[in-house]
Amino acid sequence: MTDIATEPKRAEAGAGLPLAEQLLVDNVLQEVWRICYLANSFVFPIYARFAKEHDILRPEFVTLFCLSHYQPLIAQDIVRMTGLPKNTISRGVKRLLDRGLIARGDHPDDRRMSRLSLTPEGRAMLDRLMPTVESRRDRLIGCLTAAERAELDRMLTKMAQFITHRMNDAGEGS
Amino acid sequence: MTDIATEPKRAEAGAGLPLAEQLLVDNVLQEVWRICYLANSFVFPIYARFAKEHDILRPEFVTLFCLSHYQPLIAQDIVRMTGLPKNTISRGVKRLLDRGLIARGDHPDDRRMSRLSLTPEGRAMLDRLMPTVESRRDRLIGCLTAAERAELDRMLTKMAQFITHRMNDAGEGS
DNA sequence: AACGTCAAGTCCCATTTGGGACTATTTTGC
DNA sequence: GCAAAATAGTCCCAAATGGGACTTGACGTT
Repeated sequence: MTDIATEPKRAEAGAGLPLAEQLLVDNVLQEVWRICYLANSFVFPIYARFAKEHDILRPEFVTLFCLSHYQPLIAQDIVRMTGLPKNTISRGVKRLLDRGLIARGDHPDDRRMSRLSLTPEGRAMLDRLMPTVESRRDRLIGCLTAAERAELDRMLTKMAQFITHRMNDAGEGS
Repeated sequence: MTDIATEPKRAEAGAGLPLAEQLLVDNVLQEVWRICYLANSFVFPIYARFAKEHDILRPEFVTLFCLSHYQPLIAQDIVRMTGLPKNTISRGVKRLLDRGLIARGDHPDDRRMSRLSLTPEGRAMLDRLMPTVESRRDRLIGCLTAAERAELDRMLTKMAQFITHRMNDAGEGS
């Protein structure tokens, strides 16, 4: 009893209502499609802007972002916090080091790790970046009531924790 | 009155509770961070698997997916439905055509466009792909109650529509 | 103490990606 | 009716991305 539409609806291009919106509202994947669409629509313009205006790419932004919350961190912490591949983070860390936006120090217990932290310049960079993200978030969230927002957040947290702890594979076997 | 933590919390790597989870639950960007994290955690393993097992990349999958809902579509429809760049979709369409998974026909009114539709082979491919996504969705959504799920979906739809219609830029000016 | 196992991080490489320019066609405005 | 603007789609190219192998170091077992 899945909800697969066995026959795609006829759709003359440009005939009726905007098709894009119809698919968004009514498609087989339902909420997960909307979550992905929403996430991409939210972050894509931001990263495009950061790249152009500050030469900061996604791995670099998330690294700065993580470090602004906890310090010091090792690269692997950032990998786990973001879900990005470790070589991607490694590259981002290197670029940030080269630009002096973060600093690296030895870890006392384990010489494989190095402890990363923000420099004042890195902090300043992040202070320049965050308003873009926060104002965009505020505009988006503004379409919800406070109660809705709290409820949404509760569910997202639940799902995010669930997916990290109990869904570390792609699906079931073929 | 933003909620910026002016001082990152001290965090000895590996000292206490899992840092990754702490950041997920408590960070400045709140729900938008969780939405992005959730979306990426959901789709990333799926696309990795599709690439490896079926040589189907994201643009190809979403194209097949859109066509399974409405048919025929022009490439631009898929661009609008997915938010992916048009050259990315163009490439995906070409690869699907080459593999015989979709077919292309002339548009009667406008010779710039071509109407795309699924071939039986494309339909068969999608039938092979969808169970992976749907079972993963079902597992994820399973952590919510039916009422929560309905409420979540309502809010996501609202936000997704909002972002498409009223947020077509990256933020406010610098 | 030597062994195998595992984790952190870096490097190389092939591939994917998206910006921007370009062509062809249609629509708009005067 | 014609020039200008806009739209669909493709192509080129530089850049970002992620898989996988590799190095170094820590650790448990015998």
